[in-house]
Amino acid sequence: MTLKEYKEQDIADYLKKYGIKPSYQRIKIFEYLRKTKSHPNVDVIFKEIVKVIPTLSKTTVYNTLSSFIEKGIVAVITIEENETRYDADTSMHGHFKCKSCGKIYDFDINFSRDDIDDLGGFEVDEKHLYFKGNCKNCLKNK
Amino acid sequence: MTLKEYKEQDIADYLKKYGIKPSYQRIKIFEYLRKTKSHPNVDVIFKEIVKVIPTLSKTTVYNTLSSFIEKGIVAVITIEENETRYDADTSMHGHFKCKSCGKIYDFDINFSRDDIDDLGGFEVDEKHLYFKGNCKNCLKNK
DNA sequence: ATTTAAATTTGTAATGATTACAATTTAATA
DNA sequence: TATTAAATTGTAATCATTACAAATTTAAAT
Repeated sequence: MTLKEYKEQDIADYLKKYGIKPSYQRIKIFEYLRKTKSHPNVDVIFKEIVKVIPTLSKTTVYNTLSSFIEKGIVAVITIEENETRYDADTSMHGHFKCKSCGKIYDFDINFSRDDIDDLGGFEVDEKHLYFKGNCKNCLKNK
Repeated sequence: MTLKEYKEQDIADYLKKYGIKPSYQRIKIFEYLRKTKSHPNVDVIFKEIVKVIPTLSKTTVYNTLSSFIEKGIVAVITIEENETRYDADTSMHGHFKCKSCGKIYDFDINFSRDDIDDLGGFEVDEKHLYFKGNCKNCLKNK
């Protein structure tokens, strides 16, 4: 058994654990989301996976992402209008989008403060935080 | 001079201050954004203002909002994909979107903590925070 | 006041991401 | 192997946004 197959088996098990039948397409899409850190959009995901699965349809990418989101193993990033991106890291973290190069960075946050948590009788399921500005690299190149 | 005209004059002055020529359309759109607290989308804004300006075009609403955003007197709210909303309150505050009724609430936040502010050489221009869940009203009605 | 130029508004068409849906293919079960 | 269900695919429809040119309004100049 090769190392590659071994990793795919891990992903298959992970998908099963969350009630998703691990088809080849689903494994490949999730694998890509896990290893990439660029928070890709549907088009980027499609263009990448279609190299491996030439018959892949963009509808499958949409369907697959929908089920991932529904099961809670992928998070949607909506920073810019008309630019939906996806993130396989569902742990609590913030996003920084560089207005110059467009890159999205992750950063750690801590939402433990009571004055943010206490919304007086509201039930909070998701917390999203994102900043916009200019990244280190772009500032350097000016 | 009526009270209504007086308020419109205030808005006209405000727009001028930010380098926007205060046309009737622009005044009405900004006035509506200022008084409403529901963070409306383009369609809602259009449907409301067209009652007063029957010749209004949706393109004008888009153009006007773009210039408001460019000048920094209106903020874009992108919580849901394909649901861009607008807010004339550009002061720092968070948004809570109820998954049940869809309503967006404002809440106060304080971003003074160093561990959130310090992104190590990154220049932060905008900070956005939003939560999702179920609001007080919807929880009560269950 | 009239003319000219610039800015704004308007309407229609184009774009592009997402969704709907039916047909095809694949996988699971008997 | 035959049957059924699930997943994938491709095409068409939808819907928000943008592009763009024509019409209108406003401002400036004469």
